[in-house]
Amino acid sequence: MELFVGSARFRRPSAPQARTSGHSSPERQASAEKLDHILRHAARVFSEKGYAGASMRDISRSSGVPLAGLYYYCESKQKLLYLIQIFAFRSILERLEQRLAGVAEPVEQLRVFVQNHLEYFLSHPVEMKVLTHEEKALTEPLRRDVAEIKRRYYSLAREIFEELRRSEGIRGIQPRIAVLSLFGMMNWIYTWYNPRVDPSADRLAEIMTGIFLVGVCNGHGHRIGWRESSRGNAQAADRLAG
Amino acid sequence: MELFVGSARFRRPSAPQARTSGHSSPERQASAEKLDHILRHAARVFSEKGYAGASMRDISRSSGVPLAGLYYYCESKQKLLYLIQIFAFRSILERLEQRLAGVAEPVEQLRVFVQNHLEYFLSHPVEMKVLTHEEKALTEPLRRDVAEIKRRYYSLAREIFEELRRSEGIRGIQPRIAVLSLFGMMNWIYTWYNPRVDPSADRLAEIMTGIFLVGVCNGHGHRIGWRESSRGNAQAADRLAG
DNA sequence: GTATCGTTGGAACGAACGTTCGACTCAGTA
DNA sequence: TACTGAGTCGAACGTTCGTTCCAACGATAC
Repeated sequence: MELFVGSARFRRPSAPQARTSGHSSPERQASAEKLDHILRHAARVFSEKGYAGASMRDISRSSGVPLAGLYYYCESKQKLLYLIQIFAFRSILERLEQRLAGVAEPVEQLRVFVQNHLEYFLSHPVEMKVLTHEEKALTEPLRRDVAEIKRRYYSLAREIFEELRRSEGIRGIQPRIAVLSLFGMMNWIYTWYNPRVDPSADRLAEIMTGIFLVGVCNGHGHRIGWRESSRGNAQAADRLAG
Repeated sequence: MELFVGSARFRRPSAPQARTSGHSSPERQASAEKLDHILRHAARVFSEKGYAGASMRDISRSSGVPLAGLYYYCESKQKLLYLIQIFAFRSILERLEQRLAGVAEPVEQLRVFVQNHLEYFLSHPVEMKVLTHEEKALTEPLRRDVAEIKRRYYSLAREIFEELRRSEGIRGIQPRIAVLSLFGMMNWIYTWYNPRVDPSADRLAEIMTGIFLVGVCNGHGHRIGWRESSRGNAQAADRLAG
């Protein structure tokens, strides 16, 4: 988790980063790393007990940071949840925009979207569970911020699908339903995924992209079919099961 | 909600149903209806605030039953959640078994399964949200019971799919992943469904069955295709687009 | 040495939690 | 008439909650 980039912006005014003169960089970094440490443990506790069921004392125990220390680095329990959600979402969006940069074809864009989502989902299961499971736990001032990012993320997926719809001549299925069904497949994973039994993120992304593309497009349009691999690497070809 | 059939079995030993002699039927029924009343409101409160975030006082306020009264009809907060989940699951399974009785064809069985699931889901949104969102909230003695029913429900879906797989000659997709993806599509609905904007349960069931069947089968097997209309009636035959 | 700083430990705050208690009503029985 | 027991409910139980406060700490700066 590389949360601490920019995290100082979110701390209370009285927190250490307010000190702008004198020694700065090493302390600032140590301080930011400690907030990261707290957020990591908080995310784990929230994911295990739920936001309401988790206490600040639980987070204190889990992280080793004393109760008063938690409030020194983050002003409230709400803000902890807020930071976890905001940083996770930003991280996903940032990676996604990078990966999407050179991709023009809608079908490929969708693959990249699913790939990115699942890769983040499975490599940060704790944060993602908090993100998807604790949607309503924030109260209004903070909630709006997270909802705004989420809306942007959904819009991006929907735009990709609309483009795909045009280019493939798909008809008869509402984009809203199609995209939300796709999100359902992906976001439900946290309830069942078992790394010892289930396919890797890459493979899972291929499978779900396949189900979605064929399911949504083949009913009323071209045959898109299955293809394997995505990332442009060398072994791409031999993963083709046919 | 028709919960109170058999609900007496779940009450504490000292509860009113222990009285077996003298006057019986009207009081018993009134008592059971009151438990139903409480469960209905409890389900709503749990679905709005989450199990951990909801207090017995919230449920008392919502239902109009005084705090101590709640404990007269149900021994604990845990048991409230337990009863809500158990009754909802039983209800779904019961209807499903009825509807599945006369259906032999795997494709049609899958349609019935999805239809049944979504119909219950959308007509009992509160209970279903509690069922899907509060999976981990129960502690061990009660949790096992609910998990057992859930396992049976999942197994049923999986058996239908395995049968479908054989009859349609589908290969290359793991049944576990396929079925859990389908559950993802369906169970995610509670996060976005808006009855003023979105299709009815019937229509939604058709759409999702379509995405799933085409997506999972057409990649590696026969073409099944889309179809319109639903409920098990005379037009059943022409629904098979084949 | 001393003043200053970020940080800690621990006690404490009022509020809210799940649950229990006991006094009460009131219809049915003997 | 006296008694019984299901049903009701306000008040309180002990605990835990999020949060605050503050005296003390070790390190750095003058």
